[in-house]
Amino acid sequence: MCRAKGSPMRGTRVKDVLSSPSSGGEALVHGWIRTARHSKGFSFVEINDGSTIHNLQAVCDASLPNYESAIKHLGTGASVQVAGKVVDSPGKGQKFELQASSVHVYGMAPDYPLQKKGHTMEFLRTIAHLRPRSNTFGSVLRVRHLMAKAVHDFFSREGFYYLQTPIITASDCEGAGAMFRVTTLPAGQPPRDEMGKVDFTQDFFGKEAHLTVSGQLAAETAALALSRVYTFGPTFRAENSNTTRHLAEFWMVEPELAFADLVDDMDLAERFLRSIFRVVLEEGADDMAFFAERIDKTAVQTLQHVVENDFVRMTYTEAVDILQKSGKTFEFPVQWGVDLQSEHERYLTEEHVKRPVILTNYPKEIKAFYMRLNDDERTVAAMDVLVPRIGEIIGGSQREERLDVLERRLREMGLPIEDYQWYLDTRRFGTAPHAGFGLGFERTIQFATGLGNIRDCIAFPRTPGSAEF
RNA sequence: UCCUCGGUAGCUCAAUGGCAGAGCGGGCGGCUGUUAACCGCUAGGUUGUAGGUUCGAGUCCUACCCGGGGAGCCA
Repeated sequence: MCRAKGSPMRGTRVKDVLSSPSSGGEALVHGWIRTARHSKGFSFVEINDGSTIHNLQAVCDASLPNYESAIKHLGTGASVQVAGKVVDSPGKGQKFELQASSVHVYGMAPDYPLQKKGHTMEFLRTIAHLRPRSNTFGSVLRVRHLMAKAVHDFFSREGFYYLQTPIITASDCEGAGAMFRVTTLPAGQPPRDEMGKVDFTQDFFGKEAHLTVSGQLAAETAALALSRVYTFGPTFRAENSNTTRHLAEFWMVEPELAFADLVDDMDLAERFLRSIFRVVLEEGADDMAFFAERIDKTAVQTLQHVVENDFVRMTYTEAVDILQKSGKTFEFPVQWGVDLQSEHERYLTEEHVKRPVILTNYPKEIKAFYMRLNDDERTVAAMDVLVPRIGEIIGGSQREERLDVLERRLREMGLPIEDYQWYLDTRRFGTAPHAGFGLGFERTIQFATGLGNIRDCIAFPRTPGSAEF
């Protein structure tokens, strides 16, 4: 059947029907049945189309022509089109319902694996192709969208330009962990050089290539031209990490701003997080209420608390002091110079300050080469935003803009300076103080929703040993 | 990668070394306003895999596979 150009999208979204100002209108809705209750003379069929967590209850009378042949047999998972009148519901639990005048069944769902009862998140992961139809995952996907939109809105408002950095990188200078190789060489018998090593000059890019672990270095080059840029894209880590907080493929937001120092960076990070959480609370209220009801009772109040209160800022040195004087016995003792363990971060955020905390000025030995060396020559202008339960969701720094210091730091850390010439050029030609940070997008979703496992914060999670679907 | 817990029906889980079960879901029937509807009937199993101990193994032992949680690493 061919429709005229410019004719309206078929039907009304469930969300719009449920938020109608009044009953009385006609509506045509499409969706999937979440639950059906059949009585002798009629059926209640609850329809969800993903536009909201809520279902629209359609009342289907036995006088409908396909009642005996189809409607009576409808169960969870079936897809339908229902036309009817929007009426005030005499029952409890919903304001409006749809008095069906016609029901078209697109597809039945025999042996549908999703039940109307609760499923474990572990089981839902095994049917990742169907879990968008679950309440929890529908809410995750809607909140994820809201947050992505909020990211772009925030930076656009703040004068940042959205930059797309490469996913394939042929330089090995990103140095942020194990990388996935990208190659077209035959896996079994790759060409070898005289030394017997794989000859990457014959590979697709003429050299060894990998998937990006960060867009930061590329973002710096653009920030030193457009002043304020941000990236938002997929990022890959080949670490064998099996935790509730790690993915092999995740999304990262990386703003980079010129003529800025560490305080500007922290101010931006705090403003940014509070802004996107405010959007989730306001525009995702229904989904957040669901998370509070089913996933984490404190989900909404936690976010409100974050939105309404300033983050606590302290230096690494102060944090070490607090931990040492805490009276707590940690599995790993704290001493100045070592990186903080999970238990330390959790004590700081969950017990000591009970809200997000920004730690600054870490020892240079435990941070990356590009972070600006402080005047004490022992610490760098780094900042990590730690939140309760998750730990680090943002890592950032003021960047080292002084050419001589940057070259010295590269040498100290044993990195091949010749590979960084293009990066050093940004300091040779009109260098400028600048700063930036990276936000783990899924970790942020995990924090906002209260979900226990980051694998439930992305549609198709990739983890060691698992790339299904 | 290490530590730890687990794997029984489609799902969630019971079962002292001695007949493999329940609830939900599915199917069939009943019920004129349900809300994870309710009532009755019914089908549904290579107890993760491979060995071993034992008269007898879902249960004990060994190895492996898969999953959860914690740690490391990090965002």
